[in-house]
Amino acid sequence: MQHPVPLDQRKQQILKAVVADYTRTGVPVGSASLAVHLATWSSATIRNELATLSEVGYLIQPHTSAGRVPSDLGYRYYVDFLMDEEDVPPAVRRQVDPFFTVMPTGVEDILEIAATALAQAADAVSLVTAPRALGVRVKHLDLVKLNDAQALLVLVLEGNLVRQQALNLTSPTDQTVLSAIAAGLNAVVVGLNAAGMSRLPESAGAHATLEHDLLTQIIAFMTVCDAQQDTLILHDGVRNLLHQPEFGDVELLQQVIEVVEEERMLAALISAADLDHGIQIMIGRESGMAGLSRCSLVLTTYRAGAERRGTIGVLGSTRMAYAQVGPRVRYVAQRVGRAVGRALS
Amino acid sequence: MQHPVPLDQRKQQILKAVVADYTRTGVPVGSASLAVHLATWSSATIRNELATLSEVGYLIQPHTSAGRVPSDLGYRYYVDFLMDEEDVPPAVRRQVDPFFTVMPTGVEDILEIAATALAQAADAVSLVTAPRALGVRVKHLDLVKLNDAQALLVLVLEGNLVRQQALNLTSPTDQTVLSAIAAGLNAVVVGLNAAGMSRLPESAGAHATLEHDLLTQIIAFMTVCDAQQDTLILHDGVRNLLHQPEFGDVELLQQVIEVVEEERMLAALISAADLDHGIQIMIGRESGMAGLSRCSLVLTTYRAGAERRGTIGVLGSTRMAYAQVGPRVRYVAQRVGRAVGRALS
DNA sequence: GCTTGGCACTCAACCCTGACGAGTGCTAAA
DNA sequence: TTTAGCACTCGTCAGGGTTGAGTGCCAAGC
Repeated sequence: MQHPVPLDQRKQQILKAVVADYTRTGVPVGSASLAVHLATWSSATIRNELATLSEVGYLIQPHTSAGRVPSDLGYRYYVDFLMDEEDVPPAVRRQVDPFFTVMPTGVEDILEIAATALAQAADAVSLVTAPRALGVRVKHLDLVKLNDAQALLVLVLEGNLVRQQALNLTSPTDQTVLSAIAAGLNAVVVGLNAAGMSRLPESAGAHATLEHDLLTQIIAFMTVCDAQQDTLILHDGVRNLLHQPEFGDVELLQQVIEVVEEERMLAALISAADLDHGIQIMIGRESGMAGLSRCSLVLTTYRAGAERRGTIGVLGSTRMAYAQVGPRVRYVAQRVGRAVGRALS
Repeated sequence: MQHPVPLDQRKQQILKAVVADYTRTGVPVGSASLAVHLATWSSATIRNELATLSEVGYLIQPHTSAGRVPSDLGYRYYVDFLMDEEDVPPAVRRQVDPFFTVMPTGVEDILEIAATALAQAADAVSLVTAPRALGVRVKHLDLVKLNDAQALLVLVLEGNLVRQQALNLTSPTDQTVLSAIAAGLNAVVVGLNAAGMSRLPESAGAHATLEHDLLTQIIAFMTVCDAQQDTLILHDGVRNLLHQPEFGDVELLQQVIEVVEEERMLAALISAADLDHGIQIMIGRESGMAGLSRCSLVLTTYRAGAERRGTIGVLGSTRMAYAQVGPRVRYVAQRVGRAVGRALS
């Protein structure tokens, strides 16, 4: 983002009014309708200001005799300097809160509920990623015999995430032996991540070779879990885009749905976000994704405990009500963080 | 469905040609273009036949000077009596098969892959339900202490379905005690469903009351699992609808996406299907769902082992290539059945 | 009696046109 | 510097004529 062109107070007021009007109506806004709101100046004066705002690139004119529409840059200026965030209205709170009263045990179920709640609250497509950890930690593990060649590993990870995977057995092994090995491992691996497990001393038990062999497979699987953890993205609310006039064009809709259905693309998008400070808003082409040139993203992190955090946010039209959406995303993020924190404890 | 009006051979041939033409082009078909294909008769003769086919309700005329389009009833006649199913072309097989070469252990992961494969193979929205059992059976269970008031139940069910649930502890209990109880339960519950577990004799071990209490909670949870099992529906491929001309109308698209995103509606639809014989095709309004009046469903069952079966199928435009879609759905169903069967064994 | 060529008719789609109006840019006066 | 005024631009909309695909019907032919 380049350094924004500075604007005097009146231009700021006019730009803000254009954004407000356009967000509300979806129709390019002209000097006359602005003059009603900003009664201090005549339409002619406003017209002059609109001309300069267009020149510096904050506004766009769809055609000569049309009103003005904020450009990506215009929205950027608005979001950075002009926007007054609105409180989350009680009606929306009442809509969101019930989702978080009865909470399931698993983090993934919580996230799914969060996606639904946010989609509803922001009237857009919601995106939620799993809380990222520096490495997934084991809480409990178990081994179940499947057949002579395979055993099923059941891993309970922090956050009550449950993962299963078939492990290969070099020789037929009884369930009792597997249970004994599982018990032995449970005594030492709890609280460790993949890296920690690979530093464990060699076992000296009765089934040392088998145990070593299984542990190797478990570490490999945990590494896979780590990687998957980062790419798990839930979404909901594509239907919310459909009733918006800008998506009356099926071409556009198609591009957006393609991005949303393709998880890899979303992952790239979200990992590109810079979430160090509060909330990040990506407007139009800022996302760098061709199909989303007329969409914006509003993302934030949710914190579960001290360091664990995931990403949550929405994808909607560039013409979204940023002043409302930001606070709502934060509101849901806070609820999710609390719920996930409880599940992780 | 009422008894269909019988048609003589020529009318049948003409109806079949209309369906073929319309499916290919998406444009109402007129007597002239039919006369090219059916060179035996002149366009005038065909015109007369088209008129009677319209009278009995197999064809519809969008407006006076337009060609004919098959009605729901016309498609029904076509599907029941005229359609020659086409073999699944090698290109499609080559597209589907890779999905089923590397198979995950869990049934749910398999189903997700199946949904993706089918959506691609049939160029429509795919729908997949979990294999239904008369009651979910336990393969293994484990108890992990969460805190003084709660323990996490981890259930491994047949098909390597893993479920977790927090259970309440009436008094603080050590992990060693929980492990002992889990071991005791594992000795008796393996292979039982919820009903079977409720007929177990009272335990006489050291922690009989606690064990009894936990078992009650476990049975309750399994009953919930049974119910959920029936409503789990995966879908994929909404994007496949977007490039079809009939969905250029956003209204229509909106209705369809609403049904697909709302799992309860899909569940109702699928449970209404009569899948005793091979494949069921629901055309247009036959589904009874208002939003799907211009869509068709092609559903079949997949069998995993002797009695377990789930539903798999597609949702697409009424103007789909039924002769191709049916075999493709069956092809994927067969692959899924095999994969799920392996996971269940 | 069935088939078929011919023909009048219908109607959506397309294009052209002119009226309308929203909105602008420019100019000149306050 | 502001503003009223005015000419100008251009998209939208309604009306009207043309086109062409496709029909229904009739009368002649096999």
